[in-house]
Amino acid sequence: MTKLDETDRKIIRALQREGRLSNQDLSQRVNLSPSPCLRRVRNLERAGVIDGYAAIVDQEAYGLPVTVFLQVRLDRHSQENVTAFETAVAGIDEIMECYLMAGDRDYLLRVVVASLADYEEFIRRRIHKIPGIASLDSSFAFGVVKRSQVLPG
Amino acid sequence: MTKLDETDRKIIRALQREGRLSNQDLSQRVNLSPSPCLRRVRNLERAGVIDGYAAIVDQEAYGLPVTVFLQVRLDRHSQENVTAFETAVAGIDEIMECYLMAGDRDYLLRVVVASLADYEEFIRRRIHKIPGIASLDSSFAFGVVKRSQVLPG
DNA sequence: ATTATTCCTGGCAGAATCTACCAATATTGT
DNA sequence: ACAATATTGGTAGATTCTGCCAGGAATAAT
Repeated sequence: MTKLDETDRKIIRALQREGRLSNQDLSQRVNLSPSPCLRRVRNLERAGVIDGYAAIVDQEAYGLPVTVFLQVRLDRHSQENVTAFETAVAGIDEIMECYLMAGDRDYLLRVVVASLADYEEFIRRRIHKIPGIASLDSSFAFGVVKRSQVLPG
Repeated sequence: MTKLDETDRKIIRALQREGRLSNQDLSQRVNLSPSPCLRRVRNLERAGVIDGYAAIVDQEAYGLPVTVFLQVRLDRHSQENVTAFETAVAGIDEIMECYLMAGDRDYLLRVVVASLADYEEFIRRRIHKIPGIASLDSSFAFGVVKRSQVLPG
C-alpha cells in the first residue's frame, strides 16, 4: 500500500462509524461508483489498514459491568519474563487491551469482569500465576464517559 | 430484552470476531436457519446489546502511531466542572476513550495522535482550554501487546 | 392430563446486494 | 507530447437479504 488519499480516508471514517454499510451506500457517501469503492475497501483490507470488523457490544447489557485498569511491573526485564507475561496476556479473555508503557509501570491492561468478586478471582487465578511480576496496581472505573471507534484526522 | 440465551451469546461472540459475517454464515455457525438468526440479531441490535459495528483500523497504518494515557484530576467536583469536562471530551476527536475513575485520579483518557509534537499541541490547545482541571499526568505507550474486541464469558 | 397461549423455528420469494470483468478515462513519469 | 500505469464506471450473473407465513416446541393455566 503506497499511501492513503482523501477518498481512502473517507471510506475508513465511514466504516469506522458504520462497519456494516453496504458497498452501495458507502460508495455514495464517498462520491464513487460501487466498483472502485469496493476495490478500495478490499485494498485497504489486504494492506491491513482495515484490520477487520467487529460488533460493538454493550458491556453492561452483556453482563460485564466492571472495568478495571491494571498496571503491572515485572521484576526483571529478562526476555523470559517478558515473553512469559505477553503470551499469558494473549490467552486471558478478560484482558481486552494490553499496552507496553514508558515510565515505571511496564504494562497497562484493561480488564473486564462481571463483579468485584470475579475480579479478585481473576487476579488470583490468572495474574498471580504469571511468573516475574513485581507489582500490581488496580484502578476501578465507575463508568464510561466516551468511547469512540473513529480515529481522528 | 429479557435475557441472553446461549444462542444469543454465540451470535454476539461471532459478530465481535467478524462483524461483517453474512447472515447465512452466521446462522450456520450458531446452528440456526437464516431467518431466526436474523431476527435474533435484529433484537440484539434493538435492545442495544449490539450497539453498532465498526471497522477496526490499524492506527499506525493510518498514520497515528502515538498512544498516550492521560490521567486528569479536576479541582472541585462541582457539577459545572464535571459537565464542562465531559462535554469537552465528547467533542475532542483525539480522545478515543474516557473513563470516570475511582481513586484520586478522576478520569483516564486514551489519546491518539500522530507525533509527540502533536501531543503537545493537543494538550495546549484542547486540554488546557478546559476549565477546572487540577492536574494532568501523561503516560506514553510504546506499543500494543493485545487488543481484543471479544468480551469474555 | 389437557388445553391454550406464546414464542421460536424454518422455508419461501421478491428485492436488494455483491463482485468479477470490461472498456474508457484519468494520472503519472519521461 | 507520449507511453505506461492506475483508476474509474457500467453491466450482469450469482449471492444474499429479509418480511411473511405456517408448523412445532415449550410453558402455563385449568
